[in-house]
Amino acid sequence: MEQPMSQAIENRAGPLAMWTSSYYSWVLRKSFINPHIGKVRNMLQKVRQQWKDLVEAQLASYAKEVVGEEIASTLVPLAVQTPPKPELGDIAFPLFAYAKALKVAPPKIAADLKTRIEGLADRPAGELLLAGPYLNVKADIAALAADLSAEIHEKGDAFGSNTNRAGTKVMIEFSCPNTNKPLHLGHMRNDSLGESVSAILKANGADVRKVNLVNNRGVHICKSMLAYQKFGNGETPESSGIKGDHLVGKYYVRFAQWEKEDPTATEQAQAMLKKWEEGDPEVLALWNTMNTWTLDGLAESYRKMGVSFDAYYYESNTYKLGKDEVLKGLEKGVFYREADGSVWIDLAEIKLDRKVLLRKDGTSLYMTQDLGTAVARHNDWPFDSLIYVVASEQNYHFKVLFYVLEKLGYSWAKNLHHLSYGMVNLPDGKMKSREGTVVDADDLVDQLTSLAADEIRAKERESEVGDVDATAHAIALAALNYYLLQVSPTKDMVFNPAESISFNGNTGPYLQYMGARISSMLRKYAEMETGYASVPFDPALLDLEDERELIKSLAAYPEAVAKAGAEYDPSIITAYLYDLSRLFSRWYHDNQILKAGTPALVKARVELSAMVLQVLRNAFALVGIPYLPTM
RNA sequence: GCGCUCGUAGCUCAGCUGGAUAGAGCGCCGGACUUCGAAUCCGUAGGUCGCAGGUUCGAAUCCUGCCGGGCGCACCA
Repeated sequence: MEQPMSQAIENRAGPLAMWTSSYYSWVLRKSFINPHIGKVRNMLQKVRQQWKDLVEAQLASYAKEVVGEEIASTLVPLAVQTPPKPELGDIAFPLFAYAKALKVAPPKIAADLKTRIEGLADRPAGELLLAGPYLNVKADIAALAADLSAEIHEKGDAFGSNTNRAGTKVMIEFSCPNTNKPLHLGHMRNDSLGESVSAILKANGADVRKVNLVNNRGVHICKSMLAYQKFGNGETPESSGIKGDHLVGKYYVRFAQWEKEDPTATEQAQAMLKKWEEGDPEVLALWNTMNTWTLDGLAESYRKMGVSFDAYYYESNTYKLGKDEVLKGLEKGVFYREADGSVWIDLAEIKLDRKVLLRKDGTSLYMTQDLGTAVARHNDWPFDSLIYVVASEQNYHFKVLFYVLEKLGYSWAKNLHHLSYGMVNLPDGKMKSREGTVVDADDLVDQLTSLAADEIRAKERESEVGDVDATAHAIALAALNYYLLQVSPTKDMVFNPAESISFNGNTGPYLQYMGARISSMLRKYAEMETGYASVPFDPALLDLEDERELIKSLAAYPEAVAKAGAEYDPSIITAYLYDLSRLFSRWYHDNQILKAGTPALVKARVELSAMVLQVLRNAFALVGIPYLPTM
């Protein structure tokens, strides 16, 4: 049966489109959350906790008074929430849940608690507000701002980082390209996720090792080799001026054409694979040459995309691995052998059928290789956990892989995680190589870079920006990474080319622009007459509603980092960034900073702006947005 | 068929360990640049949160069923 190119064997970035996560990965994700999370509290959480403890204690004694006996232990724990609108306060305690037990209407409970707490001599700074069935607290933001300022100055680039995963070694596998064609949009989501999650885990204290598993062998690789042999006429990247990966990709496509004319094409490719496995010098030489072309091309693409790895693994070295593991399992009795010699595992325990682990001729399969590769990697670098960034169509594969490793008795098997992500579709549907709708990674970056350069020229900012190309490239990366990371990983997403090239609205360049504006303003401040150095920072002056919101948002950044780390989800950071930027943008638009009324006010607002810039930069680093002082 | 997964405004997405009128961006319409960068800001219109039940004082959020989309169910990778 004819196999369309789009369904040909694909690498781990998935076919041209990729999919979505499963209950399984959810379970793993949950179980994988580091137990230390929760011990580290940021300032905002501290304030919330203080108030919660206080309100909870008062609620208990109030309940005792009303009911006439001790019932605190029967009450549901107090919920802490954030009011939907700033004017309602900063912390909210809904009291619905206590109406039944106390036989008192929630608004009255709220009012009574307010009176009690206000009667206390010793209570945290802040103001209590009544809002129907809610008891709300308007926190002491000035104190928060003072703490925040001190901490951001002290920690700088490290502000927001935590030690949740300190002392743990995390290996993360991503990208995993085939060496028969260039990178496309599907890889880009994979690469963005891999890079971002790596940065996020580092910010959570982990020792991270990024690895790439290059799929450089197999019948699909032989296809491009064969087509090149037949139609290549000795063409090289140098002679043709075509980037190596694109040149090899050209022959992969050429094979597909030829295959339609010559029904023996696939057979010939298989024969070539056999020769490769036998070590045929001529085949190996061609394989080496073409692989080098592709790998050189891919290296350039990675550089262009800001992607890098600490180690490369090649399937040509690993494809035979795993056989020993399967035989070990057979001895242990966790696997069984069929009459024909093939080895299987029974998956009834995880409510699946059964899976073959070794062919009847004793050779390895995809699963076998992955078993061996995991063990080999743990020997290379004894990780505490290993994350596979692989499209969700392989959910089943990883579910089985992790189960098998656990059955083999590896203690680290329970810390394997499949970071499963959904496919990237185009507005018209899936990308299909046959229909030429594949979005090429190099083209996309180049196109975005050139559009950004046009924009810089249109705004006549060339001289201020200096290196237009470098700046345009940084803008392109921001646009791409942000676009790809703002969607929750598990979901399929639509890549709209027209939208992706927009630099306005909820985009990476918008965020960069906020950074550039603050940076520009701070440069002006530095040039202003001296004298501000002696003006003390008075956080009490930051009492506008927008300022309170900004301060709370800044204080919430460490929480976002911890959550993104616990859930392997960069979209938490992108959402945070947009929220912070929008707050800043509005405040900046409505208020003067450098020309504020008094030196003390200038100082306070400059300080707030500087804090925003620092946090923006820290968050940028986690989601692949280059910081630009000017753009 | 079985399994997994997704279904929120015209489009792209947030919100989902249950809570106060469901939020953004794009697009539409209308405002704001002699003033710290307008790649900006503000406003109007636009929603039976796929449908139906259930649990609950309270459901976009949890449970069940159904409908619709995607993916997977190879001795391929």
